[in-house]
Amino acid sequence: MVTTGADEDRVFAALANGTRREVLRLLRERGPQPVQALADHFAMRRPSLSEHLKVLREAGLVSETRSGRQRIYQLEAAPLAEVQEWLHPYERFWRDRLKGLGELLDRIPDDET
Amino acid sequence: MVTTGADEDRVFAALANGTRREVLRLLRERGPQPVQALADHFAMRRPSLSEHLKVLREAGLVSETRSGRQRIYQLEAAPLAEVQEWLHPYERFWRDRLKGLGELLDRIPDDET
DNA sequence: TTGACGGGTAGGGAAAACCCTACCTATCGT
DNA sequence: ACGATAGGTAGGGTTTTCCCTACCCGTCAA
Repeated sequence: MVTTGADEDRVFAALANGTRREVLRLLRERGPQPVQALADHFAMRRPSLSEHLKVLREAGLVSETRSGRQRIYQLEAAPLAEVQEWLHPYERFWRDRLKGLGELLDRIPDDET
Repeated sequence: MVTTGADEDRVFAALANGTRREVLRLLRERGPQPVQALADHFAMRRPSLSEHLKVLREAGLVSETRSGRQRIYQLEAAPLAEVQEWLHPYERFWRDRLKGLGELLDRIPDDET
């Protein structure tokens, strides 16, 4: 199994918010960081960011490691791989978009699950 | 330009709903369809589905063509290509996950935009 | 032309999302 | 032991989402 509906839903819902996507970008570009370092990049109070981190955690997109009184957050990209898999069956609809081939395919229903 | 922030936001927001993802799947598997054919697959009144179609339209994920009194909805996958591009910089975080290489990369911040 | 059919819009209610200010717990330094 | 620091949780307000019923307009068939 690739993704249960509920997991898939949590991941897409987590990605629906710009702040949370920005958190993922920061973790990707700068590596694991404590909460305060992340919070410094947003015009938002720390508790609000804390809840965004909770959403990301519950979607499996970040993990936390305790180090003293700090919580180091780290990117967990596995759920994004599932998003990519979700995208796969759509790929041919934006590739082969030349010479009307795309429109042709659109008009011939396929039969994958 | 690949995606303005607002467009990106609309696409991710559109994908955050399971009904809307299901609509995309139906259009992909069965080709363009009128509203009623789509509505038959959901336990929801047609006006509600109509609003989901509006969200998808405003995200550029579907287009409508009028044919008599029917509106034929069609998948428009281009915005999904932008989602795939958004995913690209994360790929190395779920590939090369062998022998601790992933953890190493996580700890060495990179410097792409 | 008069229904009937396809489908969008209006208005409203319940729930969820998102932000805030307090507050609480745990760890560190002195 | 005590204050300061890191960060999560509680409670609340505002906005958005998602569903509903009612209603409207355009097209087709009799």
